[in-house]
Amino acid sequence: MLDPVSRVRRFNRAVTSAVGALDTSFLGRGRPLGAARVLNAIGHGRTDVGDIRDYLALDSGLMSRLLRSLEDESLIETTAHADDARRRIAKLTHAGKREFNAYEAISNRQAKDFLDHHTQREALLAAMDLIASALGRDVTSLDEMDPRSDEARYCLGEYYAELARRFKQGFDVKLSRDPEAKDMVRPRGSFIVAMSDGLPLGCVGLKGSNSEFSEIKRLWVAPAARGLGLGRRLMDAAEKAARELGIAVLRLDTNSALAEAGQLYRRTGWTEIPRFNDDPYPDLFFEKHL
Amino acid sequence: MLDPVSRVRRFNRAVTSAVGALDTSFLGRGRPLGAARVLNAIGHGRTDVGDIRDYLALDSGLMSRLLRSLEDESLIETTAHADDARRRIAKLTHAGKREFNAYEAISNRQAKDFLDHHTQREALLAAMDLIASALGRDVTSLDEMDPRSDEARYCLGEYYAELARRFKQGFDVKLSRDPEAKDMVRPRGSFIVAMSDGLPLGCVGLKGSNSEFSEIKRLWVAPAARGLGLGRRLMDAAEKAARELGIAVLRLDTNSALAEAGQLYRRTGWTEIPRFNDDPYPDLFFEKHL
DNA sequence: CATGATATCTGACTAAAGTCAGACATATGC
DNA sequence: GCATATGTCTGACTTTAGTCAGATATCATG
Repeated sequence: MLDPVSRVRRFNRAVTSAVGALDTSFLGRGRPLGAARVLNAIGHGRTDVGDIRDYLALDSGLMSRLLRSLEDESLIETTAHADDARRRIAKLTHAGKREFNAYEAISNRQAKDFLDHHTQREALLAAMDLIASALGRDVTSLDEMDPRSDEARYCLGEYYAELARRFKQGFDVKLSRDPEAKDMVRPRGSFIVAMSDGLPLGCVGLKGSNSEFSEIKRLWVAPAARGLGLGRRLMDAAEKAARELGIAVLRLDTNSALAEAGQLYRRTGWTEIPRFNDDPYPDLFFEKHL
Repeated sequence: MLDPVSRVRRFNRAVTSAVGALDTSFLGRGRPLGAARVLNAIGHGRTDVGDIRDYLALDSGLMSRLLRSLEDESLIETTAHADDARRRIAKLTHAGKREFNAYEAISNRQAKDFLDHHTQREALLAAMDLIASALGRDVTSLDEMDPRSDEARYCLGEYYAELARRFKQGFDVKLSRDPEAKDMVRPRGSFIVAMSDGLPLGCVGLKGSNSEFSEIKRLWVAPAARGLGLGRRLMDAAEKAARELGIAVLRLDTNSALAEAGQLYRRTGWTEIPRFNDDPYPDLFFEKHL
């Protein structure tokens, strides 16, 4: 009935009116939308005035006036940046935090209402994650993080859960050669998490060693972000980190049940090699010279 | 990592910026957004000025001025409504159609770019359909249509395809007791299609007869709209139509492979009865007195 | 055909958003 | 240290959006 382009456009119309409804309810707090948006950007942790201006695509004159109006309401305070006195840093005051929380409550309420009015919660959330990841692909950043950070542990938990689902014999981390965290922290190695607007979408570990090769471990991409080339980006980032650390040979192990992973490795210059460890789970082994 | 409300809000942020980008590219045609929106509403077939005003939630004064500005550009012409000279009808001129097409091209291009940049087209489209249907639930209208209309035939095609997928023995319309179209048109019966912003999301047929009962046939809800209560709304509309036509007893047949349907019938006052026809596909039979 | 309801339009506003040139202070590179 | 670049701010605008109180024409009803 509808061609793909029409379906995308139908989606656009539906969300446009939903977005408009949220804007309207923001107006209920008696402040123009522009000022409300700046206040919310600051509340969400954007303190650098230039950063906010870019994010909201505001003219510098307009931005300045919006800051002034928020200051007049005693909702924010601005100070000079410690390293560069030209730049200004904006922070919420107590009253500002209260007001920000009120906006948050409106947004949360709207989101909760949406979920409460639908029975297919999980399907809707999965669809929303997928679309948000697709729309935000170019803003997905790859950040080096400690493998013991919340974000990294979230990714690893999801990774293990997925292996348990996909391996016929299940998966128990303890039976696998679990790399120690310190081997995946500079200067020995690295751990990279793909973050999209606060949601971890994938990870990869580079495990340094004293042997003649280092290893890629724990490559995982969230279901909501598959098909967007994120696995490739993570691998590229891991290889880049390896080069920076002076690593010349990389190896990895995987299981033939993870077909996408095997395909990715073959397509990106990895060659299959014989088993090089006695981990019970993998049955496929690859190597790449940098 | 993220609770459901945060996931909805992440989605909101992602689509807000996407919607903003489209608005910005609309501005590229040198016309304020308000005027562009009115022009597009007319182009999409909304000719009644009051209807457009409601749709875009515009003040009547503002609306009037926007119409005037489009007339000054020779993009539209307005005439009085044939039956009610108070109401005005707006139509695109030649130049207006050209301009409308230019906006369409922008929207289509944006949608196409989005699809072209992602490999998971089908998954994305399915997610978009689901969300658009969920967001637009309250604007899904149930329209009585001829079962031979494009919309009805689309629904029936999808319905048969789904039966073929879900029945172990497949499904062949010719073997089933295909109700004749004229039995599902007033005054004998009715055929109702659920339309959401141009996309048919479901259907149901009320098949009149000369026997002591009439039948409900062809209840179908698009996968993108399941869990939104549409099946129930369709059934309610069919029963309402039956009452209007003076029908006292309704029957229907279904198959136990269609579990959702059976549940719906039981929950809405239908009682199971013995087989009342020799159609090879159904194995469950229901009746309801109105 | 008088009365009240309805649809649109006009005039007279206000508020919000956006633009642009220049001022000013501070940083960076030679 | 000087020229140049950068980040923010101010003043002086224009445009767009939105509001509200009538005016006007038409329709529906008894």
